[in-house]
Amino acid sequence: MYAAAQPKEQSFQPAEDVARTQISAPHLVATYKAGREIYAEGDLIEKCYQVSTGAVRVYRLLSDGRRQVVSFHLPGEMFGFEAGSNHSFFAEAVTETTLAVFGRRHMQERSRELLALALTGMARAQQHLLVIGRQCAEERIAAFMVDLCERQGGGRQVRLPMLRQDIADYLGLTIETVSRVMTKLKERSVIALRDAKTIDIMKPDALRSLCN
Amino acid sequence: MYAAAQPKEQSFQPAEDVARTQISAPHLVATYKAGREIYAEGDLIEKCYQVSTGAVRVYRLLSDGRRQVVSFHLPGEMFGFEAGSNHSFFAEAVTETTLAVFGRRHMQERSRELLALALTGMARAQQHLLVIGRQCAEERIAAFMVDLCERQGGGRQVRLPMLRQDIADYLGLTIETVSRVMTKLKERSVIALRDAKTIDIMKPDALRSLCN
DNA sequence: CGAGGAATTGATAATCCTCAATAGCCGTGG
DNA sequence: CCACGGCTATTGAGGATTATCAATTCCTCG
Repeated sequence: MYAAAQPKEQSFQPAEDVARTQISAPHLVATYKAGREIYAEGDLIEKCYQVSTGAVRVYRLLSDGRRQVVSFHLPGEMFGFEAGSNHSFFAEAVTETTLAVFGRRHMQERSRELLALALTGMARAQQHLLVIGRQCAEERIAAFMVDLCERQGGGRQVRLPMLRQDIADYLGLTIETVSRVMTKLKERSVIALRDAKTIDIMKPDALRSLCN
Repeated sequence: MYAAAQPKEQSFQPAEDVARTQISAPHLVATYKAGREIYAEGDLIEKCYQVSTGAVRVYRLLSDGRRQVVSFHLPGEMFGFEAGSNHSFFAEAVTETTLAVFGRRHMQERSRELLALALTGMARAQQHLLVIGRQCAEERIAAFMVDLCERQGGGRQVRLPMLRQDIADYLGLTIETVSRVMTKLKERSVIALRDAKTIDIMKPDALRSLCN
C-alpha cells in the first residue's frame, strides 16, 4: 500500500492545536518520494497518518481528469481517516515526505480524539467551501497564503511546497490565474517572491484584509 | 437559544444510513417557523439536532453579505455538532421545521456515533468542494438534484424546500444562473417543473450523466 | 551546458455575474 | 370571490472575471 517504508526514529512537531495532537504510538514511519501515492480512491482504510516532514495533498478526480485538491497536510498534521470502509480520495506526497503511520486498531481505541480530528477536518472543509464558493481569485489566494502562513508558525516567510497546479486545483482556479494574481500582489508589494516556492509577506495586514 | 419550543410527540424517518441514525433519546422537540434562527455564529455549542419535519440550512457569511450555504438538512438528518466550543455557522429553518434536540451530555456519551456523523459530514463537505471547485453551473445543479433526490428516497419527484437564493448560495452561483440552467434542463425535457419547488426528473440517466 | 518541466505572460474566448424588467405565486383583506 | 401588494422566480442585455490556447522565460538537475 505504500512504498519505501523504513522503520526509523521519528520527531514530531510541538502540538499546537488538536489537529497536531499525537494520538498514539505509530506502528512505523514511512518515507515517500515526491509524487508517490500514499493511498488511492477505493483502497481499504486501514491506517491513519501524521506528517513528520514534507507535505501531502489529498484530492479527488472527475472522469475527464479535472482534479479537486481537498486538503494539504503539513508537518504535525494528521490525515487518512474518512467515512466508510474505503477511501474516497487519493493521497500523494507533494515533496519527499516522512509519515508516522497508525494502525486501524489504534484508531478504534481512540475514537474520542478522532472525533475532534474529524470535526476539525469538517470545519476546514466548510471554511474552504466559503472561499471557493463565494470569493474571487485574489481573495482565494490571499486566504490560502494566510492559512499556510499560520500553519507554518505565522512568520513573514511562507514556504509553498506544492506546485502551482496543486494550488490551482485546491482553489478551483487555473495555474495561469494563480500566477497572474501572484504577480499582481507582487507588483503591489503585498508579497515578494524569493523564488517560485518561497514568498515573503511584506504587508501582512493588506494580505489579511484581502481575505475579507 | 431557540424559539417556540413545544415538547410533543415525534416521529422519525426510517434510518437509511449513518447520518440518519438516532443517537439517543431527545431532550425535547422544538418547532421553528420558516426563516427562524436555530443557532448563530458565536453561540455556545450545547445541543445537536435531528430534523423531524421541514428543512434546515447551515451557512456562513462574509462581512459584505456574501453567503455560503454549507449544508441542507432534511428529515432524519442530524446537524449542529462542530469543532470547538462555539458555532462557526448559522442555522435556520428553511420552512416550518420540527427538530428533536439532544443535549451536550448525550453527545459526550455518544462520541462513537458522533465520530461517524462527523466523518460523514466531512465527506459531504469534501464532495461538495469538488462540485463547487471544478464543475460548471449545469453540473452543479444536476449534482444538487441527484443528491436531493437520493436523500428523499430516490423517486422521480423531488421537492425543493429551499428558495432559489438558497440553492445559489449552496452551489456558489447566482439565482439567475440557477434559474437559467433549470430552464435549459426543462427545455431538454431532462426535468419538468410542476411548480417552482417541485421537479419531476424525466430523464434520470441524463441527469446523472450531467454530474460527471 | 543542455534538456525538460514549471512558471509566467499575452491574446482571445467562454462562462457566469450584474443590472434591469417582467411574469408568476400566495396570502391578505376588502 | 376577486383584487391588490409583496415577494419570488424568470428572462434579457451587456459586462467582468476567469478559462483556454499559445509562446516565452525561468529553474532545476543531470
